[in-house]
Amino acid sequence: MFKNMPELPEVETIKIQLEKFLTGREIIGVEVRNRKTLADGEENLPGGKIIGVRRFGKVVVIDLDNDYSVLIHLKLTGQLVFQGPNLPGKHTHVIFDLDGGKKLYFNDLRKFGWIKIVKSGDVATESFIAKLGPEPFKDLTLEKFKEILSKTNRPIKIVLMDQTKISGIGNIYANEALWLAKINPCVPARQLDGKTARHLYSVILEVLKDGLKWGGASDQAYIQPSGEEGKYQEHFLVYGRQGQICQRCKKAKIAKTKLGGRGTYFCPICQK
DNA sequence: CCAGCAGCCTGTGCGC
DNA sequence: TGCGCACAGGCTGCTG
Repeated sequence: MFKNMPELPEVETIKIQLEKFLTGREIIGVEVRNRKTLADGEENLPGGKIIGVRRFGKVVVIDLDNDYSVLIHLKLTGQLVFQGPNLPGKHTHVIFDLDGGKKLYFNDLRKFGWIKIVKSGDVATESFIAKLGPEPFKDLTLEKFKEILSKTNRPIKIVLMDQTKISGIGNIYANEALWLAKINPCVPARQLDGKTARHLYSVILEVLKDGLKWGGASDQAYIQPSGEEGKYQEHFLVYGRQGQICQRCKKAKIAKTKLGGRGTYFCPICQK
């Protein structure tokens, strides 16, 4: 199953590695094999020297010295691989040719991911990035978090995954955080009391940090630019564990339901 | 304002 | 063994 998608820890891992591999390198040329990958259908990508890599939520930004930046969203199955073996492959849609014969491959089985070129000065106001909510570890303070929850009656899990409310959390980490905090995914956000919200806040930072520590979660879709797999999937406590006994109460079986169209896993006893 | 859902896409895993 | 089909899911855009 290709069920995992790059979320904050995965994209941060990608960002850190790309920074190391790409900074200072020249983009000699770009081969576009699937034009639909380019969000605006740009034909000529603007070469230049790579001066840095940034991350906004789940978006990777590669900054060039010619005042252009390359925005990349991997969505569900996108990969950025530096110098991989057996590449390009069937799912390689864009190839960045770098100096020294090096290459950066953009692969995406489901073709949901996109690449967009904008002026570096316009990155912050680009439509997707401008709408992103506060970033965990940066501007998402506990106060801000409580304020976000207090303003809506939508299920807490939907709110956590809403990129305009908080950026970077996807289905895996939302499920894991709610299990750790013993909160039912369907509870309206506004109903969480101060203590519970505070607990959830610290648990969110904890799971994201943990994901990053293990280099992200790999199923088959996600791999790091180095070609390595993440290891976080070996540490899932609730995600994908439907039918298995809850690790905490040792009584209930993990249930699976759908919330906002997404697979939702929880312990019916622990998460009231 | 919000909720719900189709659409995008393709490998997987089920039923028959 | 193989065919057909439902399913997964981040995000957009449409409708109610």
